[in-house]
Amino acid sequence: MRLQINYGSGKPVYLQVVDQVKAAIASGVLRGGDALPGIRPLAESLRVNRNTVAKAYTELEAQGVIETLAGKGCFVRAAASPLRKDARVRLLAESVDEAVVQAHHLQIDKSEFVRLAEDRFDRFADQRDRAARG
Amino acid sequence: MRLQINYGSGKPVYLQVVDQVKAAIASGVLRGGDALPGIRPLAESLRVNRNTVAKAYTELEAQGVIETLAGKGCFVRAAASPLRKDARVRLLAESVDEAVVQAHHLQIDKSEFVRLAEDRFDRFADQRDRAARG
Amino acid sequence: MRLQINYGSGKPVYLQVVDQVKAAIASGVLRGGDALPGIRPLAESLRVNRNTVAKAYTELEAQGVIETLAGKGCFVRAAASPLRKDARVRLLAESVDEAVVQAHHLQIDKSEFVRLAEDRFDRFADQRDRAARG
Amino acid sequence: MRLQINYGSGKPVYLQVVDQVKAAIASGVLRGGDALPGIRPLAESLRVNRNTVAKAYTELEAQGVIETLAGKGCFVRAAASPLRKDARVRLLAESVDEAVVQAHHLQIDKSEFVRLAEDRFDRFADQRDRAARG
DNA sequence: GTGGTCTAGACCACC
DNA sequence: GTGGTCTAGACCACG
Repeated sequence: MRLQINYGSGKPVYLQVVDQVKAAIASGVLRGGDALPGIRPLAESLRVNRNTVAKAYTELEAQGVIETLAGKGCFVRAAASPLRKDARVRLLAESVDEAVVQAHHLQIDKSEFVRLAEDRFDRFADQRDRAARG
Repeated sequence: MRLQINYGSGKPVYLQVVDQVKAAIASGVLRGGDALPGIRPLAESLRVNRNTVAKAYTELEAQGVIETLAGKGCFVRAAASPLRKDARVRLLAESVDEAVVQAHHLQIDKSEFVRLAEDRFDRFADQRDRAARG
Repeated sequence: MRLQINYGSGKPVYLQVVDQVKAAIASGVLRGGDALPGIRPLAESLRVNRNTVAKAYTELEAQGVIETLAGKGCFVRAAASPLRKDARVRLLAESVDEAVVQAHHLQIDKSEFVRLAEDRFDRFADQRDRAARG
Repeated sequence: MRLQINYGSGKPVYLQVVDQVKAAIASGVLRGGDALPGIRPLAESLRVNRNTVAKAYTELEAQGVIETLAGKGCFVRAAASPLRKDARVRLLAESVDEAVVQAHHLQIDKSEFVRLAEDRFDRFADQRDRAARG
């Protein structure tokens, strides 16, 4: 897993780690049961403080994405959101709405927007497939 | 335009204003050339400090969404991103990717994801149409 | 309100602040609606970092003892535990058990233990009365 | 003696062992001169690391609750605090004060507080009696 | 001015 | 070795 921190983007470093770990899971680089990089080694490679990585992992655990065993390490949970389907769709709709608003401001029409949604979804799915076979 | 501030959401008030103005434009409630509410009246109706609204408008101007005419007020710019199409698509792809990652963590499959993308886009488009005719 | 920090007691500073604020409320030095000392002034007088006091106040708010209004200050809540009576008694029993265990190790018999319980309760109640009249 | 470790309570495991041993003595399960379980068997039955149990015993010895005879094992000391009575009462008063403060925040009045103090003391005394006769 | 967040260093608990 | 906590400095959001 290759994380890339963008200092000076305004986005907190720990949130960048959170999002990239979630993206790594969505793209199959990390799968259920896999161990995440240790806090100290990762902090060293990213050139940030140990606590910054620890905060990211704490947030990921709070979101139910990983589970941590003190003294053992942190592991990707075999995903299973405890929410009901309609609640999950509602959450996703908020995320999609943000993209829709941006599409309008970037003057992208519906056909192109939907095509982009399909393309990007496929891109992640393909990576997962490749990782599963690899 | 009806803005709704959610205290206790963690999200800064001025950013809530920014996002809701952008959403209002995307949904046709505000169109190119329209005047935004004055800073003082809006601050009063939202029960927030004038500085907070001023900061939101400053941010919107920095993003090229509105323009301020000293002594006249703030107006929605006749949208026209100065970026080339491929750059605009690339920006939107980042936003779509976030939704795709969340879809995976919320266990939403491709067909449902694409359907949601269409639905939400239509929802905004319909509102624009209605506003244009209204 | 006079807070006294005991460095080198092993007990975290922020917890000492939490307990002393709660004791101040129990003894009537602080009453419902009263404003707590501001974070920065208190930190200065205790010679600790601002964040240490902030953490104590955060914990007090989590316990429902105070409520904080950003930009305004922190205030003592008009106490009202949301728990049912039996739950409250159970919580208190744990605290009492600790005292009972220590009583045995300090070779204090029942009559003296109960007398101490009455005396210390009266002591706090008297202080509350004096503060209410004062 | 039956110890129960509560992972996820935030309280360090070794301190849970310390407190439960002291409670076992207060409740008569362990009496002066009794041998404590060996470090290795206890660690195995609790499923914790031997170092953790060793640390708990070291702490108990530092508090004067038990004594270690190299090669023989650990034994409960025939309790006899070396402190003068007023010093012992002062120590206990601190513990009682904590309970009093909590009683106020839990809205428990004096009569109930004193009743609880008697009840919990009796509970431990009864257990001691039963253990002595058993 | 208020409280809140992010990053960090030092230290602790546990395996 | 692992993760977790406490304290701290600098900066941000808000009134």
